[in-house]
Amino acid sequence: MGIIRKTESVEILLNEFQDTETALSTVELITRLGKFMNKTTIYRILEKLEDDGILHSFIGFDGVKRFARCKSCSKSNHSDVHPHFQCISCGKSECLDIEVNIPDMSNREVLFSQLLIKGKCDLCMV
Amino acid sequence: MGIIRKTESVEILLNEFQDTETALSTVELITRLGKFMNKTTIYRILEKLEDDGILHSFIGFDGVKRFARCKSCSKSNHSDVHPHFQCISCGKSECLDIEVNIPDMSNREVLFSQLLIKGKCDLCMV
DNA sequence: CTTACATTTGCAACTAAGTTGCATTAATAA
DNA sequence: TTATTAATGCAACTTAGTTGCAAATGTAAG
Ligand SMILES: [Zn+2]
Ligand SMILES: [Zn+2]
Ligand SMILES: [Zn+2]
Ligand SMILES: [Zn+2]
Repeated sequence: MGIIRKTESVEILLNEFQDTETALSTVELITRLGKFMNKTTIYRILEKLEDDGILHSFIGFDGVKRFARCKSCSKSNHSDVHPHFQCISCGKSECLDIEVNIPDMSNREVLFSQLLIKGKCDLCMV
Repeated sequence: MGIIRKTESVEILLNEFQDTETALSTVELITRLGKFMNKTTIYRILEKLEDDGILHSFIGFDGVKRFARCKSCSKSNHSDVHPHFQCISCGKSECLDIEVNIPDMSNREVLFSQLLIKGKCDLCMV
């Protein structure tokens, strides 16, 4: 079930996702927005925005869920599949606008895949 | 710091990893081996075996850590990089013996990457 | 503008994975 | 056999995420 009412909390949360390439963890969002809304509200809105195809999520190397803005998804069509990058220096994670081709899986049915890359981002590369 | 003494707990745990292709979650291992050893012991031994290059790990779609036997790693050289597959029907996860080529990252330094695939395994494909 | 009502929110309590400190047990080598 | 030190069990803790319910608020009809 997605978003039905445009509440203040929804607006505040969406504001954090202006940058299409940057992914934000639930922990980060709770720290940033904890004074404006309850953490339960944050979790619930994120879930709804994901249902609506406005955000997508992945689990980082630390096991914490991250969210980022979708580019071309809708409630019925979640087509936003791309790799994610996590910088070990600054901690930033981001969507990568590149194509990954999954090798052929002869005896398995592939429904979804995610590539997670760990390294140093452009700013931290020395 | 890896394994120093070959204790009974280490033996029992290693026995679970006979099958090179199958990955086991910490939760599964605690359920299976909880009567033989404490969960703290399980976590600690797994960590050490990973340090030693005997096991490797990844975080599943559910956020739970999974471990599997390495084929050709050592304490100093962790070369076992391959995709992992998680079956949505039977819940089994396994190592895939296939090569993935990460696209060139012009402005980023890639240190590690993991491809996680969700789908139906050979036995569950109908 | 007011009312009605369903959606959303806050709160507190809970679940579950994983960690830590410390006293006790046990593997190893002298 | 004993001394040493790693490994273990236990309980208490941390942290991410969830749930139930009462109170608050957005929305549309009247
Ligand atoms: Zn960085
Ligand atoms: Zn993304
Ligand atoms: Zn299966
Ligand atoms: Zn593997």
